[in-house]
Amino acid sequence: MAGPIYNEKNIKAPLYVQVYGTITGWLKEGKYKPGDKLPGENILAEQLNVSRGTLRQAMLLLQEDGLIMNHQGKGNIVLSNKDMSQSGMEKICNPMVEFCNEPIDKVTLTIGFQPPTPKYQEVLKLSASTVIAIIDIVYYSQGAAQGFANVYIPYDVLVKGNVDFDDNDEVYRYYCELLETGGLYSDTRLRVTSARERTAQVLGIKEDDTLLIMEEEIYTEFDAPVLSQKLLFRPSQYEFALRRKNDRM
Amino acid sequence: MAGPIYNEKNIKAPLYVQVYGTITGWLKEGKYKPGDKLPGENILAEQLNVSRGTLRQAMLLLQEDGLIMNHQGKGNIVLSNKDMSQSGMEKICNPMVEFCNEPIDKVTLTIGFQPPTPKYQEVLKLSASTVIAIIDIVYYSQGAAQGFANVYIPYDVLVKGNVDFDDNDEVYRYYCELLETGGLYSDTRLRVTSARERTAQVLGIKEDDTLLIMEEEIYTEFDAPVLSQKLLFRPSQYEFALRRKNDRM
DNA sequence: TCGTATTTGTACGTATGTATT
DNA sequence: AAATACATACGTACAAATACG
Repeated sequence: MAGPIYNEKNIKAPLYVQVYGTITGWLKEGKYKPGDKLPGENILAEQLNVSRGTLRQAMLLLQEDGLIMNHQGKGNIVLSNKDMSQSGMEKICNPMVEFCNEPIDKVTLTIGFQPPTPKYQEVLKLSASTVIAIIDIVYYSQGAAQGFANVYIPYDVLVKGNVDFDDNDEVYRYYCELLETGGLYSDTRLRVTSARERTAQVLGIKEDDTLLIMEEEIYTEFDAPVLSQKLLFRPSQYEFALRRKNDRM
Repeated sequence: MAGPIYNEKNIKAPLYVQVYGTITGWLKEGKYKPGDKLPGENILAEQLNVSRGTLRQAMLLLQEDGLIMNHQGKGNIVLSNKDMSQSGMEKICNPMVEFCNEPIDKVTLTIGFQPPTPKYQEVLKLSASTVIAIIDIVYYSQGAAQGFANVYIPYDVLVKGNVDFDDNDEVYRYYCELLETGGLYSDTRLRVTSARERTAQVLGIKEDDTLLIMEEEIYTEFDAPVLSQKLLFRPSQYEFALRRKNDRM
C-alpha cells in the first residue's frame, strides 16, 4: 500500500479500513471491472502485507457497500465500480431537499418554545416540565414553496449543539447536521393526506389538495429521542427513491 | 450451551450463529434486560466454551439486529429484548398486502406473455427475442379493490420456478416466494400520480383521483434482474412504514 | 488528578472445514 | 480426484477507550 491513510480527523484509520480504501480505489480506477474476480484472499493479503483476517474485515466492508460479492469456493467477484453510496430513503437525510425535482434554493425558519403536548411527552420521552423547540421550515424553489416541515426538538438536544436560537441559519445548519449524524435510526410513516387551511396557505395550494406527509421520530443508537418531525410535500414535485433489500437467506 | 442448533434444513449452523441464538434466547427470557451490561467478552466466551473471536462474530449479529450496543471500554449494553425483525419498506415484501389498513382477502390474476418492449429490454437486460410474463394482480379487501399491480417477469425466471402458468394460485405463490427470497435488492421509486381510465375502472374510483405509485426493479445479488413491477395504491387505505438508518460515523 | 484495572478493538498466525472448479 | 478459494474456529498479543479508586 501507498502508506497509512488518515481519516478526516487526521487520526490513523485502522488497518482494515486502509485496506478497504485501497481496494475501493482499485475499483474506481478500473483495475478490476464488474464481473472480474479479485485475486484470492491469501494472495491479496500477502500483496498488501496484512493477515488474511484483516483483509477479510476489509472485504466485509466492500460487501456491505455492494461493491463485491463472494461465494465460497468461487472467489470475490466485482459487482460494480460505481459509487454506491447513493442516498435513498433508507438512509436518514432531508427528504425535502433530497427528493425534490427542483433544487431547493431558499428555506425560511420560525422557532418557538413550548412545553410538550402529551403526545410529544410520549414520543420524545419527556416530562411536562421540560421545553421543546418547535421549528417550522418552508422550502422554496424559484420562489414557490415546495414543502413544509414541522420539527420538534427537545431543548436539551438543542443546547448540546450550542446553538444560538436567534440565528435562524445556525439553527437550520444544526438541524441538517443532526440528520447526518452517524448511528441514528428512525421510525417513519409515509402517507397521502389533504392540505388543511394553514398548510394550503403556506404552500400556495387549494385547501383539500392532496399532499404527501412523512411523519417520523429519530433516535440515537441508545434509543434516546433526538427529534420528531412532520414533513408535508407538494406531490407534483417529489419522487422518493429507495433501495429495498433482503439480506440473509 | 444446550447443544448444537440446527437450522431449517437440519444442517448444523456455524458455531457463531449458535452462540447468537443462545444470547438472543437470554434476551427474550429477560435474563438481561434493556440497559443491562452483558458480562465481558472474555467471560462470556469462557462460559459458552468458544473463543473470543467466535463470540465477537455473534456479537456482530446481535448489533446488526439492534439488540445490543457496544462501546470500547464500556461493554456490551442490552438495548432491547423486543423482536426487532419488523418488516418496514426497507425490506423487500409485498407492499400491497403489508401496508394496507384493511386485510387483503382476495387477489385476482391475469397472465399474458409478450416480447419485451424496448423499455423492458433495457431494465430487464433482455433481448427482443425472449419473452416476458405480464401479470396483472388486483388486491381486494371486503369486496373493494385496494390496489393494482403490474408485474413483469422474464420467462427464464418463471421457468426456473417450475410454475404451471395455468394455475393462477401457483403463479401468485411463486411471485410471493420471489419477494421473500434472500439476497435480493431493489431500486424503488415512490410518487403520487392520478388514475387513468383503466386503472380507475379496476379500482372503482373516479378518473384523475390521486393514486400512490411504486415502481421498482428487483435484482439478485449478482445484479441479475428478477422482475420489474408497478404498484398502484388507493391512498386512503395505505400507510407506509419505514426504518431509516445512518450507520457509520 | 493520576494511575490502574477492565473491556472492547485491532492484528497476527495457524489449522481445519466446505464449496467450487 | 485434486487443487483452489472462501468459511469457520482457536489462540495470542497489544492498543485504545473507559471506569474506578
